[in-house]
Amino acid sequence: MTTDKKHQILTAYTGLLNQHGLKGSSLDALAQLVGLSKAGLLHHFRSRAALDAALIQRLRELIRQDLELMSADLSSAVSYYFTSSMDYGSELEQLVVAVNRLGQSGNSEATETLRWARDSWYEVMLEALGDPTLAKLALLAGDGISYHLDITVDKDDGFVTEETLAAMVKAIQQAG
Amino acid sequence: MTTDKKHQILTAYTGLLNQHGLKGSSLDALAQLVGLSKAGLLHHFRSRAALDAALIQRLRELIRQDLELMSADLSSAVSYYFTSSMDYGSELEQLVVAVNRLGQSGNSEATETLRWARDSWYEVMLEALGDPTLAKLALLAGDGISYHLDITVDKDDGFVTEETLAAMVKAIQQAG
DNA sequence: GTCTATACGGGGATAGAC
DNA sequence: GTCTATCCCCGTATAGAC
Repeated sequence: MTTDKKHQILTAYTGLLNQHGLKGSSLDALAQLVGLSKAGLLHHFRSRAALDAALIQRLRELIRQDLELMSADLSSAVSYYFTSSMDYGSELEQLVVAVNRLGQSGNSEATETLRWARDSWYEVMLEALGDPTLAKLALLAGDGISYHLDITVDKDDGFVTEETLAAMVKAIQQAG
Repeated sequence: MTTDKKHQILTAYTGLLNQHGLKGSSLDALAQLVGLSKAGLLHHFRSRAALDAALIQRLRELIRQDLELMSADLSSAVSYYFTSSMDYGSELEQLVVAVNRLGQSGNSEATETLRWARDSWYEVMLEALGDPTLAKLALLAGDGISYHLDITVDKDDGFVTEETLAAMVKAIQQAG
């Protein structure tokens, strides 16, 4: 039990938002998930707003790390971005979805963070591909993959496989 | 005032879901938007579940129409799909987003409908492009455009312009 | 068809004991 | 740090008058 309690709560909250959306992510439900009462939970985060803010900050951290990784090897940047987008179980991908849910319900800090993320990823894509059209195409396709996770029950209905992914990367790189 | 009241309510509900998500789309808010009391609203739709079901049915209708249009001219199918995805003001695009919100909160009929839509659009894409990889790339990029509407405040922050769109269509068609 | 009034449960948050 | 108890608001739905 070396895990910090706050981190544990944020992880559980992320999972709730992914599976049930904002409406299904009540403090009651979250408290139960981490084995606390509602008041016990609110001891760690003063309010729901504080919880949301912390989640968004956590996402910003992970994105900064991700940008470094992606920039480190530009030749595999596209492949990396696609693969990451499909890695729905990763903390980063789950956080993106979770924060997206907050944005959809009117949290402007959430939408601003996601816009910043998009612009940052695009910069790397542009460096990697050298062409704005292809860079945007790659970015949008990756985001389309994330979007598709919304509509599949078991998160893997075979529409996009790893082979599909590899073939798409090849198609984009050859178009350059 | 030839517009049917039920249709008017569904349109307003769609707008609410787009702008404020499910949590912000209460019956109170909807009733106020269409100039009714809550009870008056519930006279037209027995419950929230009935409202959701009607919304999903409306989407299915519009998708069927859209598939016919798209299939009618395969040479412009990709361009048509991209342009439609960016036409955030259209009833179809708004409904897709609205029903997506329902799916995110656990409505399985919503996710099933969206999956059916994806598969149907993919069929046409495949016919139009003749290659599974390019067809999926095109479909995902179009969906990425929809996804991006989530994170832009004024729905048009210049990341994807009509010129970008046209250039992407060209890139995909040349790759074939 | 539309209203007011009301019942009922759930969600966020605080007080105070342990 | 965590609990129980409580408060108040909001959301869904129904009853019954007009």
